[in-house]
Amino acid sequence: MDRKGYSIGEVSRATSVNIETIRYYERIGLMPAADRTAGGNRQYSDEQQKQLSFIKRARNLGFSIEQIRSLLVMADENQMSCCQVKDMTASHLKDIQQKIAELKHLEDKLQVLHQKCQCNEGPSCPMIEDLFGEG
Amino acid sequence: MDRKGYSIGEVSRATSVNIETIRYYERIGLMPAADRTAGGNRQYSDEQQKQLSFIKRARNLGFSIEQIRSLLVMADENQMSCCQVKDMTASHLKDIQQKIAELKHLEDKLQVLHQKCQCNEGPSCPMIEDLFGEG
DNA sequence: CTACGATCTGTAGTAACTACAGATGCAAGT
DNA sequence: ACTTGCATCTGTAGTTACTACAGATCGTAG
Repeated sequence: MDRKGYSIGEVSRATSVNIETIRYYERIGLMPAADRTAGGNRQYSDEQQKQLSFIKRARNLGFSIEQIRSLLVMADENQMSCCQVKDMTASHLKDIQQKIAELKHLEDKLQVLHQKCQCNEGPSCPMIEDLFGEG
Repeated sequence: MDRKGYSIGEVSRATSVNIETIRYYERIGLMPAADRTAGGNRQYSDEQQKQLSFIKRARNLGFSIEQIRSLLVMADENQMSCCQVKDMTASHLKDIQQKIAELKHLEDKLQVLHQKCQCNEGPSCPMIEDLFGEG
């Protein structure tokens, strides 16, 4: 391992991050500017591929780009600030739990409306009426 | 009621839809173009305020703009196509249920990571290590 | 040396708004 | 009539996290 460098296509396949997305991450500074071949194509090291994997995994956990930016800084500090990481995880967890609660509430309401809807019975629709009604 | 017309500020307060959002809805054709005063200010009828309420409620149920566009067409047809409405609700419900499932999965993973993180114990962080690790 | 796929840059589009800037409208007070 | 001052106006750009081009090069196998 640690052969010269990987092309963007190789890291893309290895990390399952879309090529356009990799370039996007570079543009917004989430990934460092890649080295270039004589002709101008990007070249990546193992190190950089690891960072991209990190980003991918964090995204899969639902962290935002800005949160990941912070995580990368924390990971880079000599003393990894585990406390901060834990705090951020807790806060993110809370967001997700709230989102779940909201969606469940929504699910309930929709289920009620859906069950009221009796297909093929007269011209009126309880769903539409409900949405148009006052109150 | 049915006085001449309401200003955009009035309907905004009445429906809890932001003024800029109302103009946005007009721009994208979700709301019909409003009448104007001599000076060019928008004027709304009760009818239009009702439509905006409808939109607001549907948005609160998580329907997309495009879905609401369809709902409005359905509501406007002489024969309200209750079947179609029901179908759309069902499909939307399925989306939401899937979203909930995904978020729950995510919640589990985050909770595990969060519990592993022992604040104030050595320089390493299991969260970061987990994200950087291979596999 | 030629083909052909891989990459390149730069820009625009997506969803559903929000946030200005800079110019008017409108209604109340003097 | 005139001024003050909030409400609205238009038009454009920013938000989030990408994706989708177009049109031009790079790199490599034959």
